Amino acid sequence: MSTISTLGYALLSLLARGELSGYDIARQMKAPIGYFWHASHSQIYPELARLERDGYVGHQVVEQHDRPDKKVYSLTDAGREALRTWVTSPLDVPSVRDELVLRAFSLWLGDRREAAALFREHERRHEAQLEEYQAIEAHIKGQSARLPSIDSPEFAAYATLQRGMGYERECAAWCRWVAEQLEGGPV
Amino acid sequence: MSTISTLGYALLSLLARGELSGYDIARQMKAPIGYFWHASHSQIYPELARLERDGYVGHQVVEQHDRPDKKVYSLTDAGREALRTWVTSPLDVPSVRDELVLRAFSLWLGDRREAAALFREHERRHEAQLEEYQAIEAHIKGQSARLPSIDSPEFAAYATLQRGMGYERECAAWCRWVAEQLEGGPV
DNA sequence: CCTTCCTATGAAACTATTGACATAGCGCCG
DNA sequence: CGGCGCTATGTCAATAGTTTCATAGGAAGG
Repeated sequence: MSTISTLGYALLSLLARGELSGYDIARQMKAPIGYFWHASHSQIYPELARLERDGYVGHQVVEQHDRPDKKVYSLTDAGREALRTWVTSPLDVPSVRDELVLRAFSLWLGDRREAAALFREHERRHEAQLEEYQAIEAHIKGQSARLPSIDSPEFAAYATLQRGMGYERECAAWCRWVAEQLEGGPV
Repeated sequence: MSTISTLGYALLSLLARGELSGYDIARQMKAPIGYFWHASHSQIYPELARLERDGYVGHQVVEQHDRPDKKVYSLTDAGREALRTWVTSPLDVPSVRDELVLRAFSLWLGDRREAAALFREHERRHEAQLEEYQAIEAHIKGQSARLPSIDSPEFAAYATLQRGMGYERECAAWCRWVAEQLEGGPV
């Protein structure tokens, strides 16, 4: 069986938690997994077809009356095994791409007020995202006092959530710092 | 003049600080700017040609004796102006792609010890990167007690460095937290 | 009735990125 | 002298990802 792309593993990760249609997966790509690996339906449908061709997933057509029929995909044993192996296989530290940081590198060229406004705007957006994550965390903690078991999908989702919160907090703090420098500096 | 890709702006950002050959740019793509926007020479050479075709950069051939001749590129007025405008233009918050977080989402499937080892390894790498950044920061602070002026390229580079440190610190902390959960949990 | 939105799947064109291939002269080490 | 690595510039194929187009039926609202 041929190699699976990272996107492929992202799809398997979702299917490991239950059957989903391509459309469902596209929606799940908004939260929480989509915050760290986004894909649109035009990428998802062909990828599902490839995974099926290679034996990692199967599907059955579910007829619906008030809406179009759908194909519901589920993991095969091979798919689950491939996913399990992938989780702990060696991985290079990824190279990051962040256009805002790239812009900061040319900060000395632009208008200072406009730059400050841009960074304040991004600070605001990262804080809004952080608050969204915190609401999810509050919801999880409201259900049980302790963390979910390490072997559970719930813990795994909680771990990604923690990363999301740390990431947004860091982004917001940096944006704030840059904006303060731009606003408070000498004229 | 046609639109410039983000990579194009990355090249302009470097050329705004001084003339460079394509080969020089490829080397600069290792640090510090490359930590937030990497590109290899196979992408850089065609992009430089496109920027020149569109009038944002120009080049002159510099003959060398003990090594191959090179093309040294520099910004045109149009290039500098395009870069200046770009810095403060509206920007969407980028969608993040991080395979390690994606793997965390399927953590419950894999072997716990192997997973812990993977996260400890990444913790180590992020801390090593952090130390590298801190060494650069120490070097900057050693040159002068105060921060460089906000209008200087040095401050801009320092701002990206700050982001780099925050990013690595956050990654390392999260990896450590995940590893601790995996190591300390019930058998 | 008309428009808009949602569900649902897919193809096609375009852009971005990576990795391998290609060339070529110089210096260094064994 | 032979191979390796560095400087230096490029092309090409493959993969990955985004955007747009296409289709189609039901629901909801004006």
